[in-house]
Amino acid sequence: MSLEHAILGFLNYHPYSGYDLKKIFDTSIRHFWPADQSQIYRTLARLEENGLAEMERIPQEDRPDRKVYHITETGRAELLRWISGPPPLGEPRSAPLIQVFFSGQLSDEKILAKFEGYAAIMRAILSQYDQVPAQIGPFQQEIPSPREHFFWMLTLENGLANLRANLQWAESVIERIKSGQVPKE
Amino acid sequence: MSLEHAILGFLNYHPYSGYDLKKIFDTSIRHFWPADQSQIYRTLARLEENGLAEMERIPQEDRPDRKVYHITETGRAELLRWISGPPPLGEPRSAPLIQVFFSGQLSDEKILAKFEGYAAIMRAILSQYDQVPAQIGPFQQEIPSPREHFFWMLTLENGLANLRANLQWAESVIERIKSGQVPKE
DNA sequence: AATCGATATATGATTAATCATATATAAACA
DNA sequence: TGTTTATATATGATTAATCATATATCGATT
Repeated sequence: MSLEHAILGFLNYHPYSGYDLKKIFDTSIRHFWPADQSQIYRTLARLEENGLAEMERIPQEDRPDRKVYHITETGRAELLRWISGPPPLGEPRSAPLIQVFFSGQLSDEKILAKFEGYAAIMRAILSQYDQVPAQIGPFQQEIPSPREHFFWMLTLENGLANLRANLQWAESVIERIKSGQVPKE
Repeated sequence: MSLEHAILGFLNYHPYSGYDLKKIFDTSIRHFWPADQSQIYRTLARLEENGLAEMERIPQEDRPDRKVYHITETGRAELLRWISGPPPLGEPRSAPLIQVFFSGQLSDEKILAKFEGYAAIMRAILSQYDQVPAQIGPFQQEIPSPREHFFWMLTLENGLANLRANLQWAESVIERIKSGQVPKE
């Protein structure tokens, strides 16, 4: 359901094709909701079936017609209903924490390497975040009013806050490993 | 794949039935990897098919036989291989952030209510975390050696760190809304 | 000359996870 | 007396998401 509403959110700004939407996703909300190309197309078809969007076929020569989707009044109402509603919390899932849970099986050196690798990944992702705002460029005219831009930045802030929390956690674990605070048995 | 390895991790401590494992999941790693009962049973069957676990049928009267699963040498090797390997990072997914991204559509009052609701949920979950260590009771003899307990606590710490980061983020947004820092258009 | 990337949509196959429901009995509880 | 809880496993149906692949053409690069 989340992808449906994310697409409705963008169609509420402007009519787009599936191809457009894939690029928009990759340059805006990818950091908290990546979307597969095939899933976008299928979801657009479902939105049309359910009367939340309408398709306009734009003929082209030498390549497939563009199918541009417009949000309907029903779609706009559904979008607002959903945004106003309670936060759609999903179950938390972190496969790396499964590794951590069972890491007692490993030697202290391997555990240290594991957490240093984890910290390195967090730092690498953190450094990518700096570049994200620059990527919005291509869509600057269509999407972000100052108000919209504010909320977009809040999602980046949230991602950064979580990354920093994870990095600090990993660093504190590294310190404890180095100072011999991991029980031997 | 993650569930397979989590189950292998527990079977490596001790042989268990699917019924046992469901209770163990719910009192230990539920906060970062919840598992459905039916999925546990199907995954156990697959572990056996693949030679990573062996099933021992324990007859009972008046109720279904227990099917207790023992990890095999292959299973133990696979578990160690996986734990030693790179962190299995998944794509981040946060449906609440989709709401945030499109919240510019709402009035400032509704936005304030939304973030206050979000902060309230974070606080409620935080208070639940205090009780988690008490729930391990029933399995104290079988699972946690001091070393294992240390890593189990690390997963709790990580969950807490992320919750606090999210709560602080929500609180900082609330302050900005109250002090009129949200652009009007 | 051949490959690659951009434009554009589409479908088949598979996986992981969820939800609902089924069977069967005993003990405890209201 | 009837309901719930605990014990124990199992399957069918569905959803969301991923992966692979197909079609078709142009322009740019190697």
